[in-house]
Order: sequence, then structure tokens, then C-alpha cells
Amino acid sequence: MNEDWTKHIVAGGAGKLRNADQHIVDMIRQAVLTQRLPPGTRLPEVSLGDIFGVSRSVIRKALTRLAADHIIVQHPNQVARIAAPDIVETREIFAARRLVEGEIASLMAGKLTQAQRKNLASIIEEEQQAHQHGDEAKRVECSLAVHRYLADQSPNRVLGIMLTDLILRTSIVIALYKRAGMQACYLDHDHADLLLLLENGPADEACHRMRAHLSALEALLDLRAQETHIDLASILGVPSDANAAH
Amino acid sequence: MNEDWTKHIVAGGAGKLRNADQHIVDMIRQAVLTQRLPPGTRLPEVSLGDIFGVSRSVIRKALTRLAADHIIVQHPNQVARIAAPDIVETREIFAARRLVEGEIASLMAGKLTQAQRKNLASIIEEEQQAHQHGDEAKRVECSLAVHRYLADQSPNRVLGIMLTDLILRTSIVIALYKRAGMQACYLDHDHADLLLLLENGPADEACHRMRAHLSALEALLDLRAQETHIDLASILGVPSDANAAH
DNA sequence: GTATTCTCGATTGTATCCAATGATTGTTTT
DNA sequence: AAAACAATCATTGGATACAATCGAGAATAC
Repeated sequence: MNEDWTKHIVAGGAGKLRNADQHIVDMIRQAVLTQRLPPGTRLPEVSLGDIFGVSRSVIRKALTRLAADHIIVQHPNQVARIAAPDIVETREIFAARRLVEGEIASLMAGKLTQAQRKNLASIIEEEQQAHQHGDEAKRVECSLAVHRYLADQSPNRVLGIMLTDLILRTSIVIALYKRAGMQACYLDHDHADLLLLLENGPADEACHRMRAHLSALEALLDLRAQETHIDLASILGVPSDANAAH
Repeated sequence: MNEDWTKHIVAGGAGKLRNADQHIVDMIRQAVLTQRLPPGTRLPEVSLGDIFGVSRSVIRKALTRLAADHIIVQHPNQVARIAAPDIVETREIFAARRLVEGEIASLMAGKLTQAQRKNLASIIEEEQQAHQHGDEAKRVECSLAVHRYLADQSPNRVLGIMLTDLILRTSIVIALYKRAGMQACYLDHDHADLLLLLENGPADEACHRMRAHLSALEALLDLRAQETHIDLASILGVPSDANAAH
């Protein structure tokens, strides 16, 4: 079915032959971030090899790295799939992200360089414009860009890399558990308010605001216990017998 | 020279053929934790393949996973080495660990099960006995066990796995930067005090105590600016005289 | 004596081959 | 018709072969 994400992907980089797995990892991560590659999607090694024009060796290395980052799940002798965390893990991911991104906000608050101010302001401006024009895809992209920029600019690189991973996992669980009616999650003015606190506010207030922003995001999801409609498609594909027991 | 860590390792599991890379990853992680495998050590694929009796395929998968966890560094076309973070990254690792382990302490404080109490108490008891008997290796092992147990029992599994990785990276930088005179880092009664707070104390106090404990640990290292003798040997590629330097 | 270049060995990167395992489908039995 | 069983196919796990690259040391030039 949903196989068209490959078109976007292969277009990106045909010429790269050196250390090809990095390119493949990047492309798959990007596809997951932008929700072109929904949770539960099968990722057979041969198909990916055909798509990217490399052998299974390279694909396997890429898949191993993605599994280490919890973006895909690999069970022995079974096809790798985009991860589909359950509700418990979803809450844990949000809690961890609040901790890490709150700390990063705290570290950066009041210490933004001029360039960082400008870049953040421009991303947020673009986000609001996209929202007003109803360009949902663009809006999501910019919203992600805000957080990715913070992860990238984190003065503590260890925390920054952790946040990069958590943002990816958050994208996955948002795709899984977003309520039916809404096409994506949006919190008006949250990012603009955050920028103000990052520029001037005291560190602990920036931290607190960031955590509240992430909690609001989590609250937009439908995380009621199991009985929900959600997938049965992506979940029943998962081999772990936790769900399939009946 | 320092090739005897293999003896300890291969003894562990000769018979395992199924999903062998997990075993290899575990063995190398354990060797790094116990400092039998110092930072900068070369890890050639063929040598490891010979040692574990498997092909390079399996070794490569194991190395890829270790690199994803920042335990080894892989540069293109060069031998993988045990990571040797610089001083800046060392401070970042400690800061991240304070954040994560402090939160885990906070989450567990006042909520220990009876079994958890018993296990922690027994580990700490064993640690103190080892210290009194001068059994340094045993003492370090128990000290690690305390923190690994917390990582393992963390109610938030995402944070728990993060802590597991951070403990490993902490072991690496301790091996790199421990002061010459001391054989290992020891903080008397710190673990016992922590246990008391985990059992009874309020959450934020347990968090604060844990952070202080980790800061004290960091303070035992020699993290003065670059001019220290330390590496240039282990970083620039000389495999074995990293320790002989002093 | 020092610096430069060249060659060779060690090591990794990628592709391909075979074995093993799991899923699927069709068949048989009750 | 439903369930158990068997054969086939798709897919992964691991090993090996070959190509590409890097580093060390020798040979050479100045």
C-alpha cells in the first residue's frame, strides 16, 4: 500500500556512494519525522536495497543503527518495522523529553546568540504564516524545526543528541495516537511565548514553560487504555505476542 | 600487550550461536565497565571475529550497535576504538547523568518495593565489606551494581535505558581521567545515605542527593584543561601506551 | 641527515552466496 | 465446515569473496 514515500526519498541523493548507510538512515529518519512512514510499516531489506541501489549489507547496517535508536523494531527472522510504542512507553517518552528538553531550555535561556534569536524567530514566523495559510504540512515541518534547532544548538551536545532521538520517537507516537479529527497537533503561540522566555526569562521559568508545552502536546493525544480504535493494522503486525495473544 | 581481556570474555559463552551479536555487545560492554578494555583500545574486526569464533558480519553488527551507544568510535576505513571523550564531553556526560539519574532517584524515592530495598541493601553491604577487605575490584563492581540496579529498576524504562548508557560512558571517562594516585573512585557512605533517602526521603531530596553524589564523583577526576599529559597517545592512534604515559 | 615518494600489508566497505527460520497457502482429516 | 497438517515461498542470519582505502616502512632524492 503506502509505498510512495520512496519517491521522495530516492530523489534526495543518488550520487552518494561513500558510507551510504548514513544517507539511508537520514532519509528514513526524515520520512518518519514527516510521517510519510507511519508506525508499523514493514521495511524488508531487499526492497530497501532496491530502492537505494545498494546491497543488503548496507541496508542491514542502516537498520541496525535505526534499531539502536528505537526507531524500528527488529525481531529475529522477521521483517523490521517502524516502531509502534504502546501507551505506557509513549508516556515514558514524553516524560523523558520533558526532562531533557526542559533542561536544554534552561541551559539556553538568557544566553541566546543573536544568530540563534534570528533563526528561531524566523522559523516561528514561518510557522505562523503557514498556519494562517492552512498549509498544514509546512506548519508541522516548521514546528518540528523549532525543536530540532534547540536540539542542534544545545550547549550540552550529549543532551542535544538525546533530544534529537526523543523528537523522532515523539513523532512516531504522535502519528500513532493523534486523535482522529485533527490532522496534526497545534498549540497556538506556544512557540512564540517560549522564544520570549528563551531570550529574556529566567532559566527555571523557561524550563517550566517548555515542560508545560510538551505536556499540552501529550494531552492532545488519545492515550486512553487499550480499547481504542487506533490501529489493529499496525499493531497486529507486530510479532510480539503482547497484543496478539487473543 | 593488554590483550588478556579476551580470556575473561570468551570464557563467558562459547556455545551460543543464536543472535551472537547480542552476546558480543554484552561482553564488550562488560569489559568496558570493569575497565579491562581501556579507552582508545583498537578493536579490529578480524581479531574480534577470531576471538568470538564468528565471522566479520556478526562483529560488524556488534560494532555498529556499540558505536550507536557512543561506546566506540568508528571513522571510515579505520579501526574501531573504544571511545575517549575529551574533557568537554566528559563534563557533558556527567551533567546528563545527573539529570537522568537524579530524575530516576526522584521517581523511585519512597516507592521502593521490599525486594528492591533488600537487593540494594545487600549490594551496598557487599560494597562496604569489599572496601574494608581492600578488594578494590570487587568494590568497584558493587559500586557499579548499585547504579546499574537503579537503571534497571527505573519505572520509566526510557530513562532507565538512557542511564544504562550513561553509566557506561561514565566508566570510560573515569578510566581516562582518574587521578594518578588513586586506584579508583570511592565515596564513603554515599551509597548508604542514598539508600536511606530512596527508602524514606522526599523525592526532591533524593534527587538532590543523587546529583551531589555524581558531582562528587566528577570532582575526583582530573579535568583540568588540555595541557594534561593524558592522551595524544590514546587519541592519536598509539594503541597500548595510553596507560604507561604516567 | 632529513624529507619525500612509493610500495605493500593490514583493515574496512560492499556484494553475493547458502542455510535457517517464519509466514502463507493449500490439502487433508474429522 | 473447521481444524490440523504439510509444502512452498519470502525473508533474514551468517560466512565468504572481492574491491577500496589507509598506514607503515623502505627506498630515494636533496
